[in-house]
Order: sequence, then structure tokens, then C-alpha cells
Amino acid sequence: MSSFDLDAFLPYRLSVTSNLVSRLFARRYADEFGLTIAEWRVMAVVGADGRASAVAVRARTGMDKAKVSRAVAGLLARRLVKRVAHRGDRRLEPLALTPSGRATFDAIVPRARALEAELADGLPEDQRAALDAALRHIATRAAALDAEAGGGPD
Amino acid sequence: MSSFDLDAFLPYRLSVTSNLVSRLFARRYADEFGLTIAEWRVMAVVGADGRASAVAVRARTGMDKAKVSRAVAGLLARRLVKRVAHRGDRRLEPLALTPSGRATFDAIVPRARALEAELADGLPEDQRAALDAALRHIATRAAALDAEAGGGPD
DNA sequence: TGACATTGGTTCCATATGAAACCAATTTGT
DNA sequence: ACAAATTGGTTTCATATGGAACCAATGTCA
Repeated sequence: MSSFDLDAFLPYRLSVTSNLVSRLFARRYADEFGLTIAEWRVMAVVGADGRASAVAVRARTGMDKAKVSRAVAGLLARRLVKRVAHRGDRRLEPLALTPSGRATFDAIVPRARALEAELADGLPEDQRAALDAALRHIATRAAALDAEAGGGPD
Repeated sequence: MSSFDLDAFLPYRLSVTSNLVSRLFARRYADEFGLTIAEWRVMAVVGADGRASAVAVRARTGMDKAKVSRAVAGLLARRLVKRVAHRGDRRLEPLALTPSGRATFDAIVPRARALEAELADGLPEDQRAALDAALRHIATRAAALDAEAGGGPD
């Protein structure tokens, strides 16, 4: 009976928590704005950076190529985002928010912040800070370990 | 330019980190033991509790019915797990590890712990503790908020 | 200036996923 | 005791996913 406490196992805690939070946000985004999580992520990067190519989105969110491509297609179809030509390198197809996309973005941000605040409600500030730092630390370590083992460039 | 810092947004940090960690573990489990994450989770619950029904697995892991059912089918096929009759309520089909399953479980546990340690390597102990507490807190809040809004019982 | 390797993106395909339909064993209400 | 509601699990079906093949535009280097 090699005792093993699943509840205390970090990867498990992480996954359970992340899934719960993702589901919660997915529902909200879908209900209130008709966006999938992937679409919102793309908008978030483009909105935050002002302009971003699919590569930038990929780098910041860890989403794979196909997923980004599909999310972008959806946003283009609804004209929340538009392509802006990149003179110099025609492979790059930088994206920018359309006015309508900007309006949606501006509407979502406060809602997202509010929901985030609700989640952290009651969490001591120092713990909140520690959480963020720890998540970054772990993400960095995981990326390193993954690259080290088979995890090729793509 | 309603500034919005995606990197500091908790749900995003959580998801990115969780995905990286999941990928890492998925690769390990697959490479070394031929198990999917879902299968390992089932084994973990059954192994930790000594005996568990699909309902128990669901409750502890948050996996949905179908996923549990499929993972169990896979484990049964490879005889890592067996059903034990539950006299009294024949709907319940409690599971237990077979000797071979127990051996696999005993082999995985130390590997999982080692990988977990590698992830936390360099993380100050108090931050590590805060991380765990904060994740629990957030998971509880998220579950509450989700149930509150549409998120029915199933 | 050509091959040849890279890089940004899209599409294809086989697999994974989860909501809902479904079946069987219990429980509840009358 | 029996119909109706519930609960544990499996299966179906439509959709999501991600790895790999693919196309186009650059970059590289002899």
C-alpha cells in the first residue's frame, strides 16, 4: 500500500483547477460574447499588443498552429479582427482589431477582470502573489524539461 | 488602448502552466508505461483508495463520465484493473488494481514524484505551500461559481 | 543566380472529447 | 407493491484537437 495522496499531487491539482476555471470562463465568453476560449485568447493578444501575427499569438499562449489558424478564421469571419499587410515579409499576416473588435475587447476586459477577482476573492494578497510567481516558475521548468526530452521545436 | 496584461491574467497563466505540465506528464506516462493521463488518473484513485467506483473517480478528478468509462475500459483490457462485485448495489462496479496493476502503480509513483520535484525545484518551500493552498482556494471558488450559474449537477 | 533549407499559415486526417441518449439496477412516493 | 424518478455506466454522435502533410514566401550559401 504505497500511500499516494492524489490530492496533494501538484500536476493533478493544477489540472483540476485549470479545467474548472477554463470551463467557467468558456461558458461566460460563449454566453456573453459568442467567443470560444481560443478566439478570446487571440483577441487578447492582438488587443494587448495592438497588432500581432499568428506566430506572436502562438508564442504567448502556447496554442498550436492549427488552433490559432482556426480561431483567427472565426474572428475574421465575424470581422472582429482584420489582416494588415506586412510590407517586407508577405508570409506574415499581422492582425489588428477592427473597430467592432475593439469595442468587444473593451467590453470583455472588465468582465474578465471581475471574474478573476471573484476567483481570488478571499485569497490573501501575499498568497495571490505567490501563486503567480509559482505558476511562472513551474511553467518555465516544465517548458525546459519538455524541450530537453523529445519535445521538438514545434 | 485599454491596457490589458495577458501575462498577469490568472486564468491564462493557469491554463498555460497546466497545459505544459500535462503535456510533459502525458509524454512520460505514455513513453514509460503506455498509459494516457486519464488512465493514470483512474489508477491513481484506485491505487490510493485501494478500491473505487467510477463515481469516486469522477468526484476526485473532475473527469466526465464518458472519459472515465473509456479509461477504465482500456485498463480492464490490459488487466491493470479488475471489477469487484459490490453486493448490495449491483449498479456499482467497484474497481481494484490487479497484481500487475499494483506493480505498475508502484513503479509510477516514484517517477511521478520525481518529476513533480523537478518542477518545483528551486521554488522556495513557502511559495510551494502557498501555491497549493491558492490552487485549492481557486478550485473551490470556481466550482461554486460554476454551479451557481447554469453549470448543472452533471 | 539557382538549388536547398526555413518559416508562416492552412488543410487533412485520425483520434479525443463531452453532451445527450440510453440501459439497467435502485430508490421513492403513494 | 408498482409506477415514476434517480443513479451508475456505456454508447452514440457531432465537434474539437493536434500532428503531419502541404503551399507560399524568404533566407542561405555555393
